[in-house]
Amino acid sequence: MKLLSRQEELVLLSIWQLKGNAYGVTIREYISELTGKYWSIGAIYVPLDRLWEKGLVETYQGPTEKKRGGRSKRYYQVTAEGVKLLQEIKQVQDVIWKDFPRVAEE
Amino acid sequence: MKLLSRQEELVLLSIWQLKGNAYGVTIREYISELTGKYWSIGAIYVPLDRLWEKGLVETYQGPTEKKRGGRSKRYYQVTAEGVKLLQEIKQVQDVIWKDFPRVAEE
DNA sequence: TTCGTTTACTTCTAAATAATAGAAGAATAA
DNA sequence: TTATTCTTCTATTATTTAGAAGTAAACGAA
Repeated sequence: MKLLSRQEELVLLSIWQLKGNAYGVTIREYISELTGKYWSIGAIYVPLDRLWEKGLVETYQGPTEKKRGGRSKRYYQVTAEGVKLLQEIKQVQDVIWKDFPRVAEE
Repeated sequence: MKLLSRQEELVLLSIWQLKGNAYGVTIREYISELTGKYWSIGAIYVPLDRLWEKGLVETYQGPTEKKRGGRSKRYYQVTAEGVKLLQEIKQVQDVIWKDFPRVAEE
């Protein structure tokens, strides 16, 4: 089995979670919010390219929008192969994290 | 928050799972079995060193054993700081993997 | 009883791969 | 022109990966 790198996994799952609204900026926002830390632009786009090269995501150019800065966006979605790999990874995650204690509630 | 790299996370969690029996060889075996793939020696020991440098694991030299190849082993265990970080990471994992579908049963 | 061999384990390091930062570029409207 | 939103590009640093070399024990043949 081929595992993904830390960033590839985070980006790929974010695309899945964002459904039809996954493009560079929203992916970056989503991951920032989730982790509460700063992520550079490159920290998103570089692994994104690699996911595409590996056939785990597909991409299409969105329409331009009639508003300021309304440049067309490059949307991403997870391919069937991507979903399959995520399922395999989830199985590993479930085992490795099994029994790990939750944070104590206040 | 500081996330761990892919290998650091896998090794740190393996040490936690192996309880008192975590040393280079058993960690490697555990991860191999879990993932079903080959891992080089360095793929374990290098991130292990880094976890120690970061204070996420502590280590002690085990006793020699009265059997062939019974050289003393370098055991590892997760520090309180390590457990705390894993708990934070688990919270991120729980959100990012939320709702992701299980593999269909045969 | 010693010395070469076997076994179990760790240390080290070079090369390949991935993460990170952010400047520059492109496409839109104001 | 300038402002806004978004992407492309690329250099630097960090991490992963492979496996040769090294260490420490017991075994076994002579």
